[in-house]
Amino acid sequence: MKKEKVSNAVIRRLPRYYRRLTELLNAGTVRISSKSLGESMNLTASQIRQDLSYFGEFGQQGYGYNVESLRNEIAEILGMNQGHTAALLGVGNLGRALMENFHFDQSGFRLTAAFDVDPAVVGHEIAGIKIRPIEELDEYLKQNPTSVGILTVPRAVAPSLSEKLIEGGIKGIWNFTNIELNITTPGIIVENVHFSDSLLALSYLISEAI
Amino acid sequence: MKKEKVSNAVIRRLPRYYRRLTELLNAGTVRISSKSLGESMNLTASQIRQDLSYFGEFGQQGYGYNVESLRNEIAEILGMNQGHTAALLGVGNLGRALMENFHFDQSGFRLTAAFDVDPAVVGHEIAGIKIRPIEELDEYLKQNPTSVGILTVPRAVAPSLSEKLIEGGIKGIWNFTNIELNITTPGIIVENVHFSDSLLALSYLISEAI
DNA sequence: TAGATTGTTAATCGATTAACAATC
DNA sequence: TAGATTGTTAATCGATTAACAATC
Repeated sequence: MKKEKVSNAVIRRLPRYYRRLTELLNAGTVRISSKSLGESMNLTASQIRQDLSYFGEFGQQGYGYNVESLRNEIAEILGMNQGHTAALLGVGNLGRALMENFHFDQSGFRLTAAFDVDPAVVGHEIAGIKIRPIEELDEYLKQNPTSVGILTVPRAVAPSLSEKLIEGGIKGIWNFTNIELNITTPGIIVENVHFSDSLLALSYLISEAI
Repeated sequence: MKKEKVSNAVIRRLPRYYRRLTELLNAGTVRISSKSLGESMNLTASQIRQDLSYFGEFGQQGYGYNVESLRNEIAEILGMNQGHTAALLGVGNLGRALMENFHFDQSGFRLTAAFDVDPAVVGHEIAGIKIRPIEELDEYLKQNPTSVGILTVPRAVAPSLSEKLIEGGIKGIWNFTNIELNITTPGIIVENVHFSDSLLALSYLISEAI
């Protein structure tokens, strides 16, 4: 097992491996070679073996990989067994969509709290989570150490809320607002889900693919 | 102007350029050099000039770039002026969130139709769009050529609906379901928004950043 | 055993960065 | 004019692919 810095390209493939292995497991597949895993994911066998080699030796010569155990290894690598928690800020349409439809547990997370400013939603319960007033955020984080803050708020309040989250000791921000959060605190990870960037990339690709 | 294949890395930066230039324009900035644009986006000046050189010569020696005109050039490159249209399939929480909160026009798109199976929502109007029964999809696409289909449906129906979209002549699929659509039709672009991949990458990064 | 397939090292390919002549 | 900054070519860096000895 090497102990090098893992490149972003590799990190972005890990969830895809996990997802594919889950499908294979559900389909009852017991073993798989890097060759056939690669074919099903549009990757080369070399790349898969190279990627996995950053983290350990999970295969067996002449056999390949056991689907279930490789999936478990990748879950461990991804930190899915660390009991991460998440607090959601902004129970608008998107926030509600995540609360009701997104399976946090399938990514190893537990959604533990939700906050909003609107008195009309505060106090209500969605997906078993009571919506708290945003004023309680600081106190909540102090009492309940939380791994990730989810920003599904209007962009105008995103910077100030991300400050509060960081002061409250979160480790990462899952940012759904359409701005670049300029976080300077070292060690804080920001993961952006920029819908418009995604749609614009699609726009480019369909426009040139003529 | 070169006429090479534009790499994916470059394509993914174009929307970020556009977004940053919009911010600069709104802030009243008239001109910017590759150096200062790079500093504000965490890129090197070289990279920015290299990226832009794939598409043309937009700057002026000794001056830099005019913010407004560079933004317009990038909009053009991204296909934002092509009158692209989108039809949304699946008016659940996420679909509704997109319909009500996402500004399609700011990405050069017009949301022209929405479909669902649920009789409880069919016929209702959201964000000025009447929800149609999914049975009308084929006929609608035949009558109204559409650039992009948006999949905000349960994963089980995603493959069959993507087939229908392709038969209906769409050019791209904006896929919010948590599966890899295995599209074989050449020329069809699939752009995935995989929430769980994104959260798992964040999970990895906060887990190792200790 | 023979065939299959791993993990790793070396070779190649592609993307980023540096350098610089051109020129506004 | 002198200084600033471009677009592009060359150099470097990093990621992907190929090759292969090891071995199940």
